[in-house]
Parts: sequence; C-alpha cells; structure tokens
Amino acid sequence: MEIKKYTLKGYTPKADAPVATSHVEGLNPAQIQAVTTTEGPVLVIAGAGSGKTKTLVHRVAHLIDKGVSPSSILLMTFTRKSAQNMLRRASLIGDRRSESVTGGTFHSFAHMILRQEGHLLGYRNGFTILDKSDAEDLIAGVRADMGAQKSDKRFPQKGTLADIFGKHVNMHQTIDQIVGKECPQFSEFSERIEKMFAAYTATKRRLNVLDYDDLLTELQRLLVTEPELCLRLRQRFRYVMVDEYQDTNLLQADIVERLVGPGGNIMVVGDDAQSIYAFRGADIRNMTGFHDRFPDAVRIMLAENYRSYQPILNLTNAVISRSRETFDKQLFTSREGGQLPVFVDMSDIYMQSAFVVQRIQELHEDGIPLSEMAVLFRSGFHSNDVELALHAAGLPFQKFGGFKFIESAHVKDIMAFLRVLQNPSDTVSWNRVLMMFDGLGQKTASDISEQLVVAFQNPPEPLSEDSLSEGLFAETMAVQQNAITDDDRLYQVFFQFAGRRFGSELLDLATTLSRWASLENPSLVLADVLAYFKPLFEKRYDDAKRREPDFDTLLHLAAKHDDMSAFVSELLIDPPQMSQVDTSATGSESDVLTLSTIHSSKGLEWKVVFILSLVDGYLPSFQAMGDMRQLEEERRLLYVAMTRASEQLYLLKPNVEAGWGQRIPGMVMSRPSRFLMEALMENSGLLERWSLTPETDMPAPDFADMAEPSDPFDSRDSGDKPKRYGF
DNA sequence: ACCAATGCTTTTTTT
DNA sequence: AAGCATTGGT
Repeated sequence: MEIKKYTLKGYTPKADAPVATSHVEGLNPAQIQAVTTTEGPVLVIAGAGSGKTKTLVHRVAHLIDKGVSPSSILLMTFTRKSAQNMLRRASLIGDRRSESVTGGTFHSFAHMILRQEGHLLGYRNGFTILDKSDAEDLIAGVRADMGAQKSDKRFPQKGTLADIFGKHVNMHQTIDQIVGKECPQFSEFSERIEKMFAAYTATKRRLNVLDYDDLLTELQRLLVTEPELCLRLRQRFRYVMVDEYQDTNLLQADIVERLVGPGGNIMVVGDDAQSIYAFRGADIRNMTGFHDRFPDAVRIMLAENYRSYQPILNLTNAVISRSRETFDKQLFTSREGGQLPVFVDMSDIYMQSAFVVQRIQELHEDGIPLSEMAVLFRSGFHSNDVELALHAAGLPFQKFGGFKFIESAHVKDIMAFLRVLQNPSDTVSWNRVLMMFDGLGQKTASDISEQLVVAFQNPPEPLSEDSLSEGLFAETMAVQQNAITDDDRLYQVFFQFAGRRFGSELLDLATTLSRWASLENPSLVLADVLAYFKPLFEKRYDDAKRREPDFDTLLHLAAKHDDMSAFVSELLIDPPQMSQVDTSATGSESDVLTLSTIHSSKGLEWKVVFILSLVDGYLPSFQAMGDMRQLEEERRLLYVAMTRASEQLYLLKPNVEAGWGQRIPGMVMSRPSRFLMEALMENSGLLERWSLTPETDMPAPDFADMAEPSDPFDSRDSGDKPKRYGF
C-alpha cells in the first residue's frame, strides 16, 4: 500500500534534544579530522564528490555542540542558496540553533556590513547597487565626458573598460599591468584609462552607488581604515569557514585574512582541480599559497569519492591528469559496478536534441525522476534547441545560468522606478526611467538626472551642524538626502521642463513617485509600479506579450520581502539563478529536469548527466584557444561537468555550424573536444560509443572525415559493435 | 540639436 | 536579444 505524503504547513518540528553522540559518526578519518580540528587555520582539499558539504555541515553542528555560539560562526559559500542548504542540513543533525549562523557570499556579507557601517566611508543611507550593465552605462558616460568619441574604435569600449577596471581591483595589479597583459593594443592609452577609472570611482561616490567590485573593495577599505570595527568583527566571528576557496580572488583572500586576524580560526575548503573562475580574477594561489599566509595551517585531503561509480571516475581522472598543472590526488571510490560513460556522435544539433529527449523519456519510464537528471553545457545558448525539443515533448525543465531575467530590459525598467525611490542620486536609473517618455532622449535625460543629483545633495533647508551631535547629524542628513517624499525638489527640477512635449507626464511622474515613496510594502509599491508602467511597456516592446509573465515573477519575489531596500538590493546581490522555467507540461514544479551551464552546476550532483556539444570550439570555446591558461580552465570545466554524474554520463558530440562567430562563417566544427581525445589516447576503453540510426532507413551519415587516423574516435579501430539506437 | 527608427553585428562563463 | 552606427525627421 502506498503511503501518501502530506505536508503540514506552518509547522516545524521542535528542536531535537541535544544529541549525546558526537557528530563524527559515518565519517571517514579525514573528514573527522576536518570536523574536529576547530582551532587555528585549516586547509581542506576536497575532491569532487568527497563529502565536502557533509563535512562542513557536521563541522557547524560539532562547533555548536561544543558550546560555540552560532552567531560567532561565519560560513562563506558561493551562492547564498548553498549556505542556506548547508545550515538547514546542519539543523537536521544538530539542532535549530545552527540556523542562526551567518552565511552567504562574500558580496552579500559585504553588503550587510556596508548597510550598517557604510556611513563611515561617506555612503548615504539608501545607496544602490549597479549591476554589470548599469556600471557599463555609467562608464560610458565618463568615457564620453572625458572626450573619447563613441566611434573611436582605437579607444577601448565601455565593456572593455569595465573588464579592465574589474581585473584591476580584483587582482591587485595596476591598470597599466592589466592593459599590457590583457589588451596590449591599448597600452598607449593606459594613462587615460587610469584617469577614467579615477573619474568613474569619484562618480560612483557622488551618486551614492556601488558596483559589485565596490562591495568588496569598500569592505576592505572599511577593515583597513576602521581598526575598531575590524576588531569587533573578529570578536564576533570567531570561526570562519570558506567554501569553494579555489574560486576566490586576492581581494577576497585579503578580506578573509583581515577578518580572521592572527591566530584566528579559519577553515577554507576547495579543490584546485575545479577552479573555473580565473576569468573573473580567481587565483589558485589562494589555495596553493595558504601555508605562506597561515604558516601553521593544518592540511587535510579528502580524496575518497562517494558520488560516482568507478567507470565515471576513470574517465574524469584521465581528463584531469592530462592537465599542465599537477594535482596530487586521484579520486577513488568503493562503489562497485556502474556503466561506462557513453559517447554519441551526431550529424547535427537537432539529432542531439532528439537523442536527449528520447533517452530522458526512457530513463524516466525506468523510474529515474526527472529531478535526478541534468543537461549541462558550456554557454547559455548551447541548450536552445534542446529546450525547444523538451517543450515539444512535454518534459518540464528549469534552466540555470545564461541570461538572467533580472538583466532583461523590461525588468530593469521596472526596477529603475524602485531604485530612484531608494536613491534619488542614482542617475543610471533616472535615465532609464526618463527615457521611457516620448520625445525625451539621452541628452535631456542626463540633463535632468544631473540636476536631480545636485538638488538632492543640497537639501532645501540645511541643518545647522552645531545644533546636533555628530552622529545624529550624519543620520539626519542621510534621511534628509534620501527622502523623496514630502518635498518638492522633484517638482522644482521637473517644472523647468513643463513646456516640453513630455512636461505633463513628468509632473505626473513626480506625483506618482511621491505616492510610492509613502507606501512601505514592496508588493504594494510594485503592483502600483506595474500598473503605471504597463502602457509605457506595451508601447516600448513589440514582444510585450512574451515578456509580460515576468511581471508575475517579480511580484512573487517582492512578496518575500517586507522591506523595499532589501528587496531592491537582494535582487541584484543574490539574483534568482533560474533563468527559465518550463513547467507548461505538468503545471507543477515537483519533478523537473535541470538544464544548466557548467558554471552554475558547481557543487551539485545528479544520477544522470548529459553534456551537450562536446565539440572543439564549444568546449574548449574558441575564445580560450591560443591561451594556455584559459585552455586549462576549459579542461577543468569539463572535469567539473563530468564529476556531477553519479551513475550515468552521456557525452554528446553533434557537428555544429559556427554560424555567427568570429570564425569563418559556415565553418562546421566536427572534432570532439580535444580534452576527450587526449584522455582516450592511452585507453580508449574508458568510453562506450553509441551510434544513432534514424528510424527511417536513411543512409547513415559518414563520419570518416571527422577524425585523423590516430584518433581514438576513428571508427576503423573501434572493434566493438556500435549500439543500435533507433529514433 | 536632439530624438527615434532602422539595420547591422555580436554572444563564454558570474558575484 | 541587445548594442552600435547610420540616417531621416522634428
């Protein structure tokens, strides 16, 4: 008889009685050492699937069990979601106190501190966060102000400038060094670029905005310039743990070091073989040089794999062992059996989609839930065709990575309204809002927003400084300068434009904004904003119908917050990573397939994993070819993807037309990823090859020209019979 | 001078 | 799908 599950809403179990047994049961010796070495610096090298999360979870529980206050534990993870997951798990084996552990990303932690202490650096209360494209817009403004013509191809574009600035702050190198290394063709401009960086930084201050990198640099500045605060934080967070340490950059390591202080308790966990974020400044020396920073660090290695069957590990080990760098661990497992990873080549991506759909349906019918299967790929758009096929087949899925909905233009429009409420000096958002009106373009918009900045930085009735204590003064100023309610500064500025085509709309906007500012609840404000925005929206986007469902998504997110500013900033700092959901088939979200970029799949696992388009040019990607270090990162990317699988791994290689790219148009990429080829040089038996046969009796495509003779994929020397696979 | 519509190109990966 | 440059309209 089947037992139906029934969830009691609003009911959470009482805290378990304190467990007498220690939190080391079911752990191996290395894991136990990691859990129980609580004092001093500890470096844990944790291979893929080695129970890293479990170890961290047990360590939190163990610390609390020992009497450490949960509020003195800080857990830094890659996404806030994974921090929450861990703490939830810790509460299951320990007690609910672990839920009050502080956990999150570097950025969210920095944000939290800056909201509390940012005034020490001169930030006003409602500072807003610039995402990448906002930052680029602002940089474009600076670039123009400093006399670079837009069309001046010889001077770096705004995106390039943003990259240079980002690397400069994250990698502890001068702009000149970065330019020389990353884009030597711009070397002659490095002085001007440096000046622009200074101007950009000054502008952000003036506008009371921070970009992503500022969250980190400003936290660092705070720790340096406010020794008292630094000490206070050290005393508060006595036990610091950092997950995915291989993907941190020098700036983050510096923050950790200051936060921990000499003699502090720090555990970092990472895997040098899974470092995949060097492109944004991650530096593996944080791990390899950990001993130099913390000379008495204890080093622990977790190499036993509890996730995958041996045949999968054999292949992943072969892939990573060809790396230029040396990794001193080979994963092993005691999980017996398991099937060989499967390699399938196809004539095109449509065949690939058909295979994915059909195989998933079969496995699903065999009883594997969709939630235990994932389709992984290098870049967001690689899954486009598979998505169509899944939709047509009625298979529900969710997609992670690639384009995020928070970045789409219409969502940014909506958020711009909320952001000017929070920070009336945010000209980037003002420009977005203002340009929605007919007859109001870039020039007028930036004129108006510049006036607004001035107006809001000079309150109509300045307070006399000596009448108030210093602290109270700062606080009052902050409130004054951010209040859009009950003052006529908006009207004063907008009124100058009353005669223009958009004049009446502007005055209406001022009234509307004041009304919103008086509402507290994010859901209420958002609902009102959406109603106001809708006519503008429909005029602006000819595909408005397709975009409109996002209104509901946004309302849904707003409902989770009761504070406006928390809603606005968290959407940027901790964006919902899901970029697309298709549950049209079932209407429910209980059992859905995962599609994900490899980057977003980090730390997760599935029984069955498909890796799409394992073709040279996609993985490794074209852009990475020609640079040894980037190429090695691509290899590790493949390693990460393959080690997500616990039971079945399917490697798919369609021929791909390089339609749009830098490369020769019409070129067909048909060679399997070089990393696979290399891995199979010594032992081609690590894989099983399937060949696909169309249901109709069409002649099989000819792959003979795809491979060179020495190629392990050459069908001429594959002795075993290819498996027939019908469509 | 400024705005808006059009047509071309460009697409890694993410906090 | 969004950015960029061009062009035509006010």
